[in-house]
Amino acid sequence: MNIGDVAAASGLPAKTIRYYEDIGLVRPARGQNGYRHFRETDVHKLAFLGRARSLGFSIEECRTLLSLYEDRSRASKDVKAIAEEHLARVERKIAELQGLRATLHDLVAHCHGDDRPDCPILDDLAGEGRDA
Amino acid sequence: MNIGDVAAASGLPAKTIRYYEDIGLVRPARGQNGYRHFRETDVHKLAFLGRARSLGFSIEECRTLLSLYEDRSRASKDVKAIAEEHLARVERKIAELQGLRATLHDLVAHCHGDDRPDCPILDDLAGEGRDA
DNA sequence: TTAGGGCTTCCAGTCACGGGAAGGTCAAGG
DNA sequence: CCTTGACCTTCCCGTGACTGGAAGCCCTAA
Repeated sequence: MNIGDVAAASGLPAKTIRYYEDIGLVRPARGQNGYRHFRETDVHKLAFLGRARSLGFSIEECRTLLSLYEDRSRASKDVKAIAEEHLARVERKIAELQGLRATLHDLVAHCHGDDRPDCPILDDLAGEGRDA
Repeated sequence: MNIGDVAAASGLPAKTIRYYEDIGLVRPARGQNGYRHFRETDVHKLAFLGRARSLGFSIEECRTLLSLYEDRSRASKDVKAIAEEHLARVERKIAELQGLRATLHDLVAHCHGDDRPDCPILDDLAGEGRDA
């Protein structure tokens, strides 16, 4: 399979697949014309990477997950540890964004949003009524 | 005030302040020795930017907010529109992350996490039992 | 033979800075 | 007067994970 076919099959853009080769995540063979030639295992790997990336794992985590995936003697706890760490990161991010949401919601709620210049949002950003 | 004092006063790193000058968010005066010289209004602006950035507004949004802040004839609805757009973005991101969290939570819950190689997390990433 | 699509590499840009080098400046102490 | 050390300056590279685009080769069909 050429890169275009693999892109269609895996859902990853050809650019991304080339990038993954650059950083050593996949090592497709090369034809005599210089074209990359992908086998089933390559396509499988790329689908794995696409799924892992869509779950928010970093490239380096994906690299580790892939190596664990290919290691028949791996321990599942090693995989679980990575997933738990990522889960914790996602939860921290959610909490952070929920704090932002609350603040933004308050600001928006208190701004009348008409043609007059008086604006509690700008007042807050300028530090008025908060700590200054 | 020199940049170090402003950094201490505003909470922004000196590097960030220089960057903000580079992209035209602040225009401090210069002393004869080439040092930046910040006035009260500059410090005020930087504090405004720091607060806006901490709320997750992009640099370009900050630029717009700052210009609205300095425009005595602004309409508060223009500010509110920016804040609402940002709020919507934050909410979309939260929803996305909550989806991720649910999936990751399930994966982690189903993995026994011991020394054996059998791992539902890797099985999922490889597409087994999901759609392949 | 030509037209088109697909493939290749390489370079630049994204966003909002941070790290670090090389060198000028300033205030205090000896 | 000189040195020391903290501060300031500019400049360039690196971050993460790609994306866009240019220049040019390859392959197939009409």
